Amino acid sequence: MQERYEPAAVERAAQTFWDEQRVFEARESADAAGKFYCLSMFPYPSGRLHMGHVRNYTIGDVLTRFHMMQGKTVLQPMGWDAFGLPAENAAMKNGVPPAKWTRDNIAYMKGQLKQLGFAFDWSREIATCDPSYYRWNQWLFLRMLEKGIAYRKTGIVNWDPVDQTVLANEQVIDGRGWRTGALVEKREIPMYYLAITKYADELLGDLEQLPDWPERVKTMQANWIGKSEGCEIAFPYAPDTRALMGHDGALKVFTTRADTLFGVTYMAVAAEHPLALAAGAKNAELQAFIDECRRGSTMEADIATQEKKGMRTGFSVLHPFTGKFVEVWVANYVLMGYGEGAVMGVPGHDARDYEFALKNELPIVQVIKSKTDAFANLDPPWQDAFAEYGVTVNSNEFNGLEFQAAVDAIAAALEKKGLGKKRVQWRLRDWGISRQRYWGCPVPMIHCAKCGEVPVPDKDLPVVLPEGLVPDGSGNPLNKTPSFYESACPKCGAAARRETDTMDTFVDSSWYFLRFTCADAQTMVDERAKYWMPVDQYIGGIEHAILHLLYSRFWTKVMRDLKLIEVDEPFKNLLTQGMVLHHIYFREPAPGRRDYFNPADVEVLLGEDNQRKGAILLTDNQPVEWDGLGTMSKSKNNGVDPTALVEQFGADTARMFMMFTAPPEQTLEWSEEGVQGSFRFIRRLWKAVYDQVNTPPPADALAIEKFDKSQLTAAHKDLRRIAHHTLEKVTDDIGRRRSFNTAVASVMELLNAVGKLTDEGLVTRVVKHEALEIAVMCLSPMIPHVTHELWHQLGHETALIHERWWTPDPEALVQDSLEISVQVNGKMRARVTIAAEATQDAAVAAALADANVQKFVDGKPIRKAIYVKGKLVNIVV
RNA sequence: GCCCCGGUGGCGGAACUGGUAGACGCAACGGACUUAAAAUCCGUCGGUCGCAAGGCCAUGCCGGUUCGAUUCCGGCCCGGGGCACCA
Repeated sequence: MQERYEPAAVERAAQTFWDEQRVFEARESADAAGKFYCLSMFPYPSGRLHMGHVRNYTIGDVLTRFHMMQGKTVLQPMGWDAFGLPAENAAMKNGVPPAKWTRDNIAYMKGQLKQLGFAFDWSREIATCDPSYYRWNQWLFLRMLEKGIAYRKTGIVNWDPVDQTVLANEQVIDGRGWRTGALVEKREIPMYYLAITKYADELLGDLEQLPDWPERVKTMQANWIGKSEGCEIAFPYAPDTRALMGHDGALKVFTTRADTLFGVTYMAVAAEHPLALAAGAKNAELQAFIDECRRGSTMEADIATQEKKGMRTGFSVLHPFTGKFVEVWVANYVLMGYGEGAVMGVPGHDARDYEFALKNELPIVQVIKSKTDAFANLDPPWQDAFAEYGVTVNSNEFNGLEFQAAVDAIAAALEKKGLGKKRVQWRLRDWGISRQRYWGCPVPMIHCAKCGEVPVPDKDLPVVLPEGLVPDGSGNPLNKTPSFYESACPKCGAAARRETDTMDTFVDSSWYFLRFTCADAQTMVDERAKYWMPVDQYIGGIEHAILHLLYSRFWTKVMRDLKLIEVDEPFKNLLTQGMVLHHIYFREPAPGRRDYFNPADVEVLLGEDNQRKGAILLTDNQPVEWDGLGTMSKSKNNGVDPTALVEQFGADTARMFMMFTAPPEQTLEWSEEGVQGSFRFIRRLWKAVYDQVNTPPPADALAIEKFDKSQLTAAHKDLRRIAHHTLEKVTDDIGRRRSFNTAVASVMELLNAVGKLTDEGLVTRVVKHEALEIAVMCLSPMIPHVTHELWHQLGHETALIHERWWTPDPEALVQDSLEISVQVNGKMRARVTIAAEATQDAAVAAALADANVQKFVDGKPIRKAIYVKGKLVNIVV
């Protein structure tokens, strides 16, 4: 064995072995110890791997290798989320077609993944931009159309009036188009939608079937779906409104607070509401306000933070009970997409309505009083709305009722009048999948002047996206490509126009995990999906906690209802990994302009107290500003290239750093010193094995079964106990807790313990050998290359990846006595050693025998003594 | 604005079900080895008082529950993720 650890050679040899033996090609098999489908979110092929990918895929790889060694058949596939906006942006910048840019990136990034030694089954690789994949997007879309799940309606998009193009939210900066700087407008266009709301109830209810999902993700999903039980209430048009609208209608609202109905002092509708539009047509000033509301972005965050503005329409509706006139306003905080696009304004009992009423000098009426009288009287000037539940007042026949009783009574009375009823409102909206973009999956529809919208027949699938086009920023190039859009109506044969919108890329990623189970199937999926599904472990960024996961769950349920698969939920266990952060350094050469410097080129200056004092740029020794920690990004120039890292330290060091530095769910701060520390540790491990096998007697003559346990000294027993305890802990940390950082830490402790046993007796060498084998095995999921080599060096013929994971020797774990802590009145006062089997009385007696404990008991009577077995005694005096 | 999460030494973190706060690592400091440097090895390392034994303070802030709170509850401050066309 060579004394020096050289990662490049070790990693090449291990990777060659895995490749040649096809170790990671998954085989469906009935006789294994079960199956394990381990999936990491597939990457967008942006050009190069970033550290977030390395972290994500290392976590998946650790679990994959661990479960393989448990004797399961394991599937860990990899592919490419290959459609999307960045390819079009790159095309505009470089003049290269998105297809070429994307495929080049895939080739490069695949090389990077291989370099990191991930146990992927590359025989199942898929790219969503391949027609063999996306044809099934189209096929399933047609099935959804048949079932009424896919349908067409208008939706609002960001419109750049200069480039004459639809903008993504990302392309809207401060309400202006990113390229033109023009004020963005909202525009209504026809789009295809998927009726995810039909599954709202099930998507919410089935969260309970997911005990192995993080609670926070389930909470976020539940809030996103947003089930509200409330009332629909109709406010009949007053005569003027009736004349305006031309019929005897009513303004409908949805509210969860029907108990506050008598506190309504105004109504507010969205700018896109029919009543607003009709009123605006007769009033130039109002029309100008509506136009203003329709400028700006469509993003909810922008809408919610903008100044709340409103204007009178001049029209009124009638209160369903009192018949009083209520003025209708147009307000920019009312969303057309939620509920009815209209709300009743109750300033006394809603914070937002309160703010609006103050600003517009609208009356505020109290109709709820606090049960505890804390807010009994809301005489003006009020400090705030009283938004809590209470008892109705000033509500005619409904006075004196608590929340639920008031809602029940009011809803019943409304229903009798035909002016409302109880109903459930979901926050969740149907999923608009149409994108006015080129680099995506074509929507398989044809528009015929005579027959209307006609689905492309199954036999004509896939509708293939022409790959040579280069977008120029002014709309979808498919609209300028007659060979694509010129078509014939499948029904009547007349000339017709093919749909040029493509699908949201979330469609592609909503079922890729199913295709991985049978990547070469001639149908969308085949029976292999039944073998592998559900995914046993899904790993990805917390930023996907809502949309991607919700869409995938929805898509899975649709496919289940089409009898294509059998599972209700796609992902059994979910791990949401944190982001990778690094320091941000910049200079501001001119106001508003910032030049960012890579942390690798910056030196941090420490003060005498070891605190960071400042930083300088190494090239000119001049100070740079520190902007804290942020996610690694191109724009902040704080990324670290995985390939450079692997070349310098090896893949194992990169993986080790990722696993040891932070728990997987938390953010991870990059640290050059931390990387070096990881490298140092691997080198120490290498050296320990080297010393073991290069000191006579030769290591391969030692077999753990042969040694005589009666020869073990206390020190030997201690090391064996530590070794087997480490094995037990690592098994639990990886298998159950997914706490990789503590697993690594415990192996470090084991290695420290091995180093402390310095005598060269035969028994010591045998015990150390076993301890090193355990250390190597425990680390192998994290640092597979070096452990592959060290396992052989420790005398094993079988490759480590083919070894069955060991179970701890119960005999080694036995402990005769243990140290417990002693508290007096909850304060730590001493530590005493007791027999492992000691009773409470014995433990308390041992505690009281301690001098320091006596000092604090000080002769006072003992009121109570608490013994927590094997841990502590608390004496209460 | 709304939803979710987090805050522990100089730093990353540990403490798993309410039971020894600071495992493990990084940085720093002291020492050994070396012509020297690097590497390696040994030691110290939350604050404070004390010669020591040991005491007191300390897990963002304020309050509560408990024999006992980093952990549970209420209120606040700060940081991060998501908000439907970035993926």
